[in-house]
Order: sequence, then C-alpha cells, then structure tokens
Amino acid sequence: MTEPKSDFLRAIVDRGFLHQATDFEGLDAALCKGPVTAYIGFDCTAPSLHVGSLLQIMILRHLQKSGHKPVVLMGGGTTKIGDPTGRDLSRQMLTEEVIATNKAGIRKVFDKFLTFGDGPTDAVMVDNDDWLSTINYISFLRDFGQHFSVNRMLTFDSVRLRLEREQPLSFLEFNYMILQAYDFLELNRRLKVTLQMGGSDQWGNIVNGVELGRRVDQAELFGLTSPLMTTASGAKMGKTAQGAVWLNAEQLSPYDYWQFWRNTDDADVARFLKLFTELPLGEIARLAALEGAGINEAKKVLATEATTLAHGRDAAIQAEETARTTFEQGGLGGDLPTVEIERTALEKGVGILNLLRQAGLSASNGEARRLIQGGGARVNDAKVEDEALVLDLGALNSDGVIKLTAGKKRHVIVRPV
RNA sequence: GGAGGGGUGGCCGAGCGGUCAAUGGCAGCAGACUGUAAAUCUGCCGGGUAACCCCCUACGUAGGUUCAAAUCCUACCCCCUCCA
Repeated sequence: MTEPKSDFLRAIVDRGFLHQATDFEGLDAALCKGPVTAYIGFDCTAPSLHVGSLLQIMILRHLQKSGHKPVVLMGGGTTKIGDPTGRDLSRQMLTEEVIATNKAGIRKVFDKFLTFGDGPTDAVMVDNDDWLSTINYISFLRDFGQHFSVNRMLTFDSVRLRLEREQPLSFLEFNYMILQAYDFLELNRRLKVTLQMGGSDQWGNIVNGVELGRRVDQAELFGLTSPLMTTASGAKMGKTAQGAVWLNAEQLSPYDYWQFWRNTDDADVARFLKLFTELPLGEIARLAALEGAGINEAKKVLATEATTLAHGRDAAIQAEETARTTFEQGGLGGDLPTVEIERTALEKGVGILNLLRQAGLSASNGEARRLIQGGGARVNDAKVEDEALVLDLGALNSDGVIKLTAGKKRHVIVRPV
C-alpha cells in the first residue's frame, strides 16, 4: 500500500483506524478530487451510544474535519424486525415511539462530535426505515434479488462461520446483508454517498453494497473497515462493572467517563490516544514513551482529551480537577457522584449498611457487610470497622457532607437535604 | 409428523433422591503489592439476619411420588440433532 495522498486516509491510516478497504487507491483519488459523502450505520436499540461505537464516530469526525460529508445512518427499519445476531433471537421488537426516542438521544451524542446542517460538508442523519418499510417483496426480488448470488453469500464470514460451526442461521439473518447492501445503493441514489465505513465485522455487508451499486447503477462505490476494538486484555470495549460506558451525560457523568479513560490499561494508552483523541501524533509519541508511573500522565491526558470530545472542555477539566483532589490529595472533589439523604433521617441516625446501599456502592445489605468485613468501606476516609455503625449529623465533615468510599476508586458524596 | 439429546446461578459447565444455595472455570467485588495499570497472592461472590444458627427464594413452567427432589414420574413450553 502506498502512502495515501488524501488528508482523510492519511489520518485514518496513521492513527490506526484502517483494517481493510476496497480499491484503496481509487478511494484515495476520489477523496483528493473533492468532498466525498460517506456513511456508517448505527443501531438504534438504545437511547444513546456507548464507547463501543466511539471508534466509528471518530472516523466520521475525521472525515468531516478533512473536508468531506458524513452521513449517520440510523437502522430504524432494521431495528423494527429485531436484531438477529447472537442467540438473543427473541429480543423484543421496539415500538415506533421507542425508536424515535432512541434516535433523538443518539442524535444528541452525535451533535457533540459532528457539525450537522445543510452545507456541503455538514453531517446529516437518515433512517433506513424511510425506504425499507415501503419495500414490496416481489418488486424487490425482481429488481435486486437477481444480483445476489447465494453461492457467494455463503462464502462471507458471517455466514460461513455459522454454517461451519453448524449454528443456526435464520433466513431473516441471511437477509440482513441484502438489506444492508440495499441501504448503500439507496444512499447513493439519494445523497450521492459513495463510501461506506464500519467495523471489520461489516466487511461482507459493505462489499455486497459496493457490488450491488455497481451492478444496478454502475456506481463507483467504496468500502472501508476499521479493526474491531478490544482492550489489551481481550475484553470488548466499553463494558465495565457498572455497565456500558455511555457517551451521554445523562447516563454516565463526565466524571465517570473521565475515570473510564483514566483507568485504561497501560498497553492500550498509545493506541487509544491515537484513536480517541485528536492530539498530534508527535505529542502522542512523546506521551507513549513515558515509562513506569510516568504513563499515568499520559492516561490523564487521554482522559481529559477524550472527555472533552464527548462532554466539552469545561466538564473535562472539572472531572480532572475532581480526580486530582480526590485521588492525589485525599480530599473530595465537587464533581463526585452525589446522593441526597433526608436531613431528618440523618438526625435519627442511619445505619452504615443502609447508607452504602442508598449510595449505590453495594447492591444489598449483605454485599455492604462483606465490603466492610473485607476492609473496603470508608466514611470520610476512615475505615469502617463496625458494620453496625450508625451515622448521624455528627458524621458530617467540615463541608457538611459525608464522603463514602468503597474500595480505592468508588467515591460518593452523601448530602443531607 | 417421527426418533433422540438438552434447558442449572452474569456466562461456560458439573451434579442426576438426602451430606446442594448447588464442584470447577470465567467475569465481578474487596484486601495485599503498586502507579486510580498489568501480573500475582488472599478473601468474598442469591436475599434476609447476630455468626458458615436459622429463615426465604432458586436448578425451563405446572403438577405429582417421597420423611426428603436440581436429581424420580406426568403434562406443557422452548432449544438442538437426525429422519419424513
């Protein structure tokens, strides 16, 4: 592969976003010629997106920054028939209202990363429900069915692996790749989209779309995939004990988001800096060269930069500041998760087990008890030795709140109201 | 439609009449060591509770047999394989 000439591909390659592409040179040339419109598809099964989608979002951001037009395709139509991947076949179909709500939530996330509008390089969001829901089976078969070879479809990884492992593959699933290919064709017709991007697991779908476009409309389409994201320890990106790492502040506070990045595995830091921040590569190289405890500096930069993209500079700085006072000075930062408690209840006295539960630091009294027995619970930084401990107004610190801690990292402020 | 196999805790997977709240692995939580990392070691890991005492809930669903069932019987639901 030669060094790409277009800004976009150079960024994508240099920062580690590229897995494979169809006609890399052709795409490079097209990107040099003028604005290219490209899309990535997203599910709308949840009211927000989590870190697992961040890689794709960043690609769209780079695309826009280098002068091209990003299209966000919402899979509203495909969501309607449920997601057939995995064994969760019976997953509930979502109603129109839920889908609409989810789309609105997702749109808010994208607003942070992309500039939407009507301009030539402004991002737009579309929903494949607009064309999929009106498909007529007979005419669809006649117009497009002839272009799909089952023999060929059977060779795609997504299908082949399932067959080799003798796992069931429903006809519905088998059709997904056709519908996705059709999305590409439709987007090309409607919005002059000529490039589809996605995770490497989407390669088969993307190639199908490229070929369908060529066969039906003689359109020159391109596809590009990014590596599937895993952490150094092999886990899927974006899952933590508390659940998914959401990109919107309603579901995950900027402080927690910052913490997620701060806790990145050493081995992932350089890679993540390239993928999830927009720092210049030279700066990243400098940070990545830090050794031993010094790498913590790089993690803080990663956390602050990544949080800036999702929540804005101010929120990121505040999260960083809170982390500093909490972790480095043993104080309590103002941005820590806060739980309110009735002042009158506190006057009477609240059991520590109960309080830990209310603060969300343990799921049950038993778990809270175990936490204390294991020596992991602290009140105002003092280890709790007695699980029968009762806290009242006397437990308030000089700030008039109680700082509850579970383990080394989980802090909650309890504030009387 | 016929024959066979199977549904066990977040996941994988033992158990196949009492000693089973259920072996083991993974994941998770806490402690130690550190650097809010990794690896390692230790403890915990259904709920209630003063403690491994007891109570409640749990091995697809609903009944039944038995002093006693995740384990046996019956019906039903679901999944898989083979045959038609």
